Amino acid sequence: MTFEPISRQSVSDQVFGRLRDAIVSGRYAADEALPSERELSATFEVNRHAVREALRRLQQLGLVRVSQGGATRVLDWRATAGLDLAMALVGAEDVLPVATLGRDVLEMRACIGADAARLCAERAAPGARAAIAEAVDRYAAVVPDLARMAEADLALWRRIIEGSGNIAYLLAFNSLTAGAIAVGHMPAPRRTAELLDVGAHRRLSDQIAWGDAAGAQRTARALLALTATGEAAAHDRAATQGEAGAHDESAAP
Amino acid sequence: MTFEPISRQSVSDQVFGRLRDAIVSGRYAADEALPSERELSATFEVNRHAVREALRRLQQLGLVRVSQGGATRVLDWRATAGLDLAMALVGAEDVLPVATLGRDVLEMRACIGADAARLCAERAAPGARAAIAEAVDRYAAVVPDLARMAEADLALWRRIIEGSGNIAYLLAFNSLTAGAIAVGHMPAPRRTAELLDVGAHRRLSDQIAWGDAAGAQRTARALLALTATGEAAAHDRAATQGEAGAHDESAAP
DNA sequence: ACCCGTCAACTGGTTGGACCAGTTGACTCA
DNA sequence: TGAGTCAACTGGTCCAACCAGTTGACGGGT
Repeated sequence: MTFEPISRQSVSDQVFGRLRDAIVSGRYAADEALPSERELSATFEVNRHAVREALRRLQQLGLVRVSQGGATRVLDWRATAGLDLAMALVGAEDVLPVATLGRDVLEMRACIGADAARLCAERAAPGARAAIAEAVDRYAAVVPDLARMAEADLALWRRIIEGSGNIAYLLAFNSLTAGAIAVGHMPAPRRTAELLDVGAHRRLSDQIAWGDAAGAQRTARALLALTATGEAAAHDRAATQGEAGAHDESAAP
Repeated sequence: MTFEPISRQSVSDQVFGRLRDAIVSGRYAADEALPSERELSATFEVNRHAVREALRRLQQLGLVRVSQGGATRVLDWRATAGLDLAMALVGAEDVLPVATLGRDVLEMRACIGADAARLCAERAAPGARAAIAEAVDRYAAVVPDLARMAEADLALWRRIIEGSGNIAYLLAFNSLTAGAIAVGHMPAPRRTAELLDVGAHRRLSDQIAWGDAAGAQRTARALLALTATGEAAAHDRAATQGEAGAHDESAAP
């Protein structure tokens, strides 16, 4: 049992969190006006500057639209927010209106991972291919320890995506892993099937080294589908249960 | 010729932009300390609060790490920034250290679009399928006007991604389109091949309506590859020319 | 000579208040 | 009835002060 560092949230962090949750959970309709900064600062009993800093962050996330003179209005986050919102949703404690977020993240990981493997086999620099082989070795070296394997696996995939030379994939990967939803920090037992398949990992690395784009894509797809489709199936099983959000997948046997 | 609205940048917006560009362009090494808030406010000749608001946005983007008492340090954005950074890079005027961003965005669009089409055919609600058919009709109705076709095409893909039910795809799509790099606002002539293929669009819609997941994926992949691989080829042709950034692709014949 | 506690000089965090600059809508006058 | 006006909002900016952590140099102890 390890202790996690105590998070010291500043005032504006807390205001940010509350407003974010309120918006994402749908408490404000799209295009509805948020209370004025002065009003919010009175409500939260903080200074107006703290509120303003929080609003800036919400603006950066694509959740609100501010205009001098006019009111600050809530945006439809499904239409305007970027992938970083997934990163921010980690801290959201109340039930999200999106029960499928865990599945969705895994699907995206599978999709991007497979294409990155393809591109990597196709055009990665020799150094990048060597780095991938090394990463596989490090992964295989910790083989009994699931937690460390998960960590090494993540590092390996980062190498592969870096090798693909696609910045967009890399940034998306950051978004998905920083919001450690389901992929990293919360490894459902289902993920062990993928994690334990050392042979497939090694094959993938070899195919990339060899330049076999189609093979690497196929291997990566099969490997990632182990977790992604499992999650999708689990979601189908628990479909339309309302409370079964993306957060309590760990209860599975 | 239409006039675009004049952007009224606030002071903190400008500070944000400058710091963002400075960081992304590599003027600060990773883990290097940014000047203190007081110093920055003196340099830019603005109030410290304006600097703070800008720093908050940088923090939200994953570009800096702030800690009370300690200095604000620059992060390695390739390791910590999310996909929203692509959105923010639109405003960056100086040459980016990433010459392939346009190609990368198109590759990601192709990858996600194809998978979304698959999922959409597999599990979209009847209403969503109907909405896609309608979107194709609207697209086909403006067929000679390339600008309006591009707009309708974007709306169609949004419908498809919404139909896939994958929130992560939807958010990523927002990130990619909001940063209108190459995909939307700046349609390279190469894109016309994809845009003009009305038949493929219609076929895609039909396959989704019919529930033909594999077919929809194949059609979408082929359609999106028209632009994506063209861009990749163009990048290969202009490889290692330094100045040939993602911004001036429109000069191609 | 070396180690370690102390403390001043940083850093960011927070507050209050004042004023500027746009937007909005009600209200007035032609 | 219509257009213009203006007061009452909204967010944007600034100043000044103080609180709360971090850092590193300095000096006294061993």
